[in-house]
Amino acid sequence: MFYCEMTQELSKTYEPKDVENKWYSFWLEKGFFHADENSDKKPYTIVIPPPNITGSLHMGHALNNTLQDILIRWKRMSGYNALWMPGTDHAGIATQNVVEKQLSNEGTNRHAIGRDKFIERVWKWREESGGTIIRQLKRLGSSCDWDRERFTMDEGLSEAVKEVFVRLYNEGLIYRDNYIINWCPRCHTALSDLEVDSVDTTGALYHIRYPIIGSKDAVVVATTRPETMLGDTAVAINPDDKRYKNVKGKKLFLPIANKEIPVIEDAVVDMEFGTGAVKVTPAHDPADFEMGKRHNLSQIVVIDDSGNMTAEAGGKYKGMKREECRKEIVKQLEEEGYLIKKEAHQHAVGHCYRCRAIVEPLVKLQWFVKIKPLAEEAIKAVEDEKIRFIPKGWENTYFEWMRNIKDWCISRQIWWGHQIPAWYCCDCFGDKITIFSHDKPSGTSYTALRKSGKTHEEILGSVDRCIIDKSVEPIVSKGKPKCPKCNGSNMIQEPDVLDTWFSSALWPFSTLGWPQKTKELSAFYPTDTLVTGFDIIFFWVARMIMMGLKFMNDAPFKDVYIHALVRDAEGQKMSKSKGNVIDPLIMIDKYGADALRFTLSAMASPGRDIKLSEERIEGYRNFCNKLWNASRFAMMNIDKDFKAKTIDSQNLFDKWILSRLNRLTKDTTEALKGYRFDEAANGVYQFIWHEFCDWYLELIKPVLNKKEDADKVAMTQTVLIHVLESSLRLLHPFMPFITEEIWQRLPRFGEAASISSIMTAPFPVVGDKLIDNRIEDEARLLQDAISSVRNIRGEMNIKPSVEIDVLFKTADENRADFFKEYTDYIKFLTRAKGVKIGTDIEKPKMSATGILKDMEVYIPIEGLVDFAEELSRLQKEAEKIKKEIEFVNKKLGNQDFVDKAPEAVVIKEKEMYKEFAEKLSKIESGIRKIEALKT
RNA sequence: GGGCGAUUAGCUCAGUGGUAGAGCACUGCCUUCACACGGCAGGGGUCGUUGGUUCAAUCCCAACAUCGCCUACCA
Repeated sequence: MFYCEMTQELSKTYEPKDVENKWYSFWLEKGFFHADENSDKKPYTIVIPPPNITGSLHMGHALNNTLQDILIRWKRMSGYNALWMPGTDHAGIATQNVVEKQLSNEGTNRHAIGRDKFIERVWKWREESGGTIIRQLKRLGSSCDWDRERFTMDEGLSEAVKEVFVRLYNEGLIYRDNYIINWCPRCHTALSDLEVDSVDTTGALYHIRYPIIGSKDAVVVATTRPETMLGDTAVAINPDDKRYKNVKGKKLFLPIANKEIPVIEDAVVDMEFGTGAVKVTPAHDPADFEMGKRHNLSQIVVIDDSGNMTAEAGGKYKGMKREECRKEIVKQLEEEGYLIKKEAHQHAVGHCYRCRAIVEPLVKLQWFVKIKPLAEEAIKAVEDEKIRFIPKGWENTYFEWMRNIKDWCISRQIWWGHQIPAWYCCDCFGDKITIFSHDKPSGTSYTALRKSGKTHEEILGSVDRCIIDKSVEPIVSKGKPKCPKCNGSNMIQEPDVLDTWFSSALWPFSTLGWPQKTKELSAFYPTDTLVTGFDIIFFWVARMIMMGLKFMNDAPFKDVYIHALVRDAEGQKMSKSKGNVIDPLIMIDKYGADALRFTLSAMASPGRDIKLSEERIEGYRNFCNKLWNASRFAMMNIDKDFKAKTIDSQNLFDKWILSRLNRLTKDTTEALKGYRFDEAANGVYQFIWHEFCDWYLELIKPVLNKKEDADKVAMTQTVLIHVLESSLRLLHPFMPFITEEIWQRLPRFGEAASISSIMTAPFPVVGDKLIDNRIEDEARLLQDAISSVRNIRGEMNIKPSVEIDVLFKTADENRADFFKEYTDYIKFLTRAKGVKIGTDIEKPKMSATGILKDMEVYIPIEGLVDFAEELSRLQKEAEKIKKEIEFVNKKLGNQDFVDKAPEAVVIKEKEMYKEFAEKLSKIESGIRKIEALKT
């Protein structure tokens, strides 16, 4: 065999850089990531939360994808047909903004180049830059089925979008209406409620006098947005508000605008807030919009699409920015004596989640999904536990939102995205279709343009934006239809595109080929687990559930694992502007992907954010190195012609490590089943470092060095390799690279001989018979004895180079015989020159004493240390024991405890008392002996 | 305003109705033939505060405090 020669080449430290690319390419070449839709194996599917093509890998992605990869690799090794479906999201607004910025740098803009050219530019950008995050996911080791990679703007996925839109429309679940929506005056598009970030802001509450017509009195309204008063059409009071009893039915004078508005009564008005009187601006406030509808108020639009004041706002203010207008209005109110006061006021201000501009509520004709019927099913699916949230607490968040859900505004006034498959007949409704072209931004009706001699195609070619009146009937169809009225084909397609989340809502089935009836779909849908952050439960998870239930008649996944947010070491959200970002790619370069992955999984305890620090990653890099060196040791100690034996070792420590390994296998599997990535990772870490390395490797050194018993050596080597190899397989989902690197160098026997990669090797299965409590207890006795000797050495500063004698006095012969068997081990691990064991051991006059259960340890210290040191050590020990005795005594002295506590607990306490008491008396006798010697 | 979560060793976090655990950091000793990205040993906590339930509370309950997050038509 050749691996022993290779061993010589193993460097003393693990170098991830050399290893990671090599194995990732190997896995790809072998097609190990690919899931076969024709496989008979049980499927296990995860769809990736598609990252934005504009994005680059941050720690959140790193965590999210590490966890998915752990699940997928674990399931794949466990014999499942594991599919991890990857892809990216076209991120409408974000991507459009990126490309628009590019154009702006080139001194042009999308309106100048036109819609078609612009879309071409976006695709071009996508070809060049959209793959960044995918490459980065590969660096992390993600074992996605890249052959199946999808993009939300793919042809197939676009087909799914159209299909869904048409079907929802035909069922009346999509409609087009005028409604007050969130408008971003910078992106120039509508946003859904979710796409608005509320930011707590200290603003001002202005108290303004609105004089009562025919009276000297006035009603004082309180508002944070005085500039909207130009669009006021009423003042509302609560019908129960006694303060305003006398103004009911009166008219008020609206300052500046110089007109009369009515007082209306509406129960929604909060008497406690402000003055209890609210100015009502139906065109610019969601609450006022609703009120306006209830009271038949007109909508006066005073703010335009760019956030500037309109002509309706009045001559002086026309064209002014809304912020500037506010200042001017306040100034004028002050001058004219209408401003009563201005007070500081905390309130939430909506910002565009893509560009941070302050959102303006505007009334616009938009497309909506009637969401209640879909939400009801989605709520039921979680209530009926068809879908499980982990941790369970998130179900409440989900229910809360779903039960108060409002219709979803799905139309966006941008160009990059799925254009809504709705059409309008230009021949029937040409006069109600207003075309805005780049060179004629004021807008002309379609009919007028035709009359001016332009052809239909010429008009469509010049459209920059258009307004289609609400009265124009849309024809919703996947392809361009003919007009059912006039049979004409001069159609104009709805210019708006769909919310990006509309297409990502279909991701679990659209990526598998829906609406085609594909093999993939029947093989892999419904998927098993969705792994994501809580920040997109509403955006994405809830909507996937609704769409999955609606179109597949089945929930899109069974488990939703919600992981934490990754923050910096101070608990701050990582952001570029704060400069506290820990870049996962830099960490991978520095410490290796395995170290980063392991850090994230070990810290992924449920329900708590991860405060990441670089030291932590360094620590797990050290773990990689530890594993590396343990493996080097193993390989150095294997014969060139090593042949594995059948494992039936009679050696205590072999049996011990096998028992521990199997316990670990059981615990790790349980932890993974429960999505306890932290417990799984920590368990493997603990085992490899503190049991396998600290104890087992040390314990077998005396065996391996004693070459005479070849059978024994071969058995130990077999166990050694077996345990190492199994540990590697347990660890592989967490640390794919280093485990493969080591695994490939190990001699393989049995079934493993024919397997070409650890990632296709079976995940260890627990052998319950090998878990042996008695063996573990026996090993523990020896370990405790060895630790006790080492403790004395350490405490008394006996240097490792000084060889000592160790004496064990046991309570009975059995124990003595048992210990005698392991003299060599004890010698080696305590660096002793002689070990004596027996029931009749006399304590040497000048010796240090260690007290164990049913056993005492003596180390002659004559000439090594002075008595004072040993005396103070024993006294310290005695103090400790006394405290414990006091504690137990208090309990046992309590009659209620003895009467009411379970018997087993009482017995345990009594035994403890006995043990402590014995220990104390031994220590005290030791103290007396030393004191006697001193005098 | 409503909801949720957190508060445990210097730091970051596990955890359990029956005398508190890990990693890092810290202290001492050690260049012992896998590993100084290491070994051995050690120090360190009235488990946020106050009540209650219980034989027993860090854990269950209630209030409070501090911090964080989500959500909302307080204009």
